[in-house]
Amino acid sequence: MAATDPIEDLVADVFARACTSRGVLENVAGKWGILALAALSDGAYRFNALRRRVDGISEKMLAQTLHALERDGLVRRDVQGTIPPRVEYSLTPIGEKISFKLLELIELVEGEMPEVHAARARYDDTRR
Amino acid sequence: MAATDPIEDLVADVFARACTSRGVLENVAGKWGILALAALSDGAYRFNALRRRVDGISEKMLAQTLHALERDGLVRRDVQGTIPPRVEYSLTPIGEKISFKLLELIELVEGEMPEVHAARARYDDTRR
DNA sequence: CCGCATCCTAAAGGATACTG
DNA sequence: CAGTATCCTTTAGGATGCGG
Repeated sequence: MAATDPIEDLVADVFARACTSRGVLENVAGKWGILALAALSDGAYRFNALRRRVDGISEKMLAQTLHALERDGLVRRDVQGTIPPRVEYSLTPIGEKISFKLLELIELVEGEMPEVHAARARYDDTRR
Repeated sequence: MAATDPIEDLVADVFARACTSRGVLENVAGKWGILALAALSDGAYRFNALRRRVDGISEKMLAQTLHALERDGLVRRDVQGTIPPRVEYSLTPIGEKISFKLLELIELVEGEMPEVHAARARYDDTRR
């Protein structure tokens, strides 16, 4: 391992089992984290509005996802002590940076979907 | 939903439950997919070499991950019919594009790790 | 060396019901 | 409205053993 490439140096430790950034990546890029952060990129959401936006997520998973992201400092939780309660979720500056990168990833993947579908058809074809 | 923002248009459907790109995103950005693609960014790997590189992954999960990525057209599988068998995995052009974006994400997250750790300490502190 | 197949355990995730 | 708690089902994932 020469490690003269600057990008290599930064990325190297993520391959180590015990690397703590793996856990953050799972929160951020996992099934629900990526969608929650992407949704919050267009502004603050209340709990149930966010739940409607991220179609298919259960109440439990949304709460769990938001807690993890709040703990990591990517999402801010603002509670107005009114009745009925009003809780707003929004991105922190770090959350915004990561969310923006995730949007780029989503955009990239969506742009390649025709090729992906073609590849899948080819793959499924050759072994049927 | 006005949908006049160009980035919004591209991203919108990922929030729909039935969107097929969600599945691709899970393969790509999931716990193991992100590491496999990132590892392959520095060239072709044989199965067991890749397994050593992605520390902690089991044989089963690596095989499963590589199959999914191969089916999606992101990873190419080259078999040399020698004995013992020699199988090399490498990125397709689309795989390279996505891998590069993932490396940027990893780099970004790793750069924010000090802040993330601080946020976690604060969070855990206030509720103990 | 590559990599299925099987079995089994642990964790993710959904549905429902209930509280401030 | 914004959750928490519980139960239950499904899936992820590790270990092991065999075959090409």
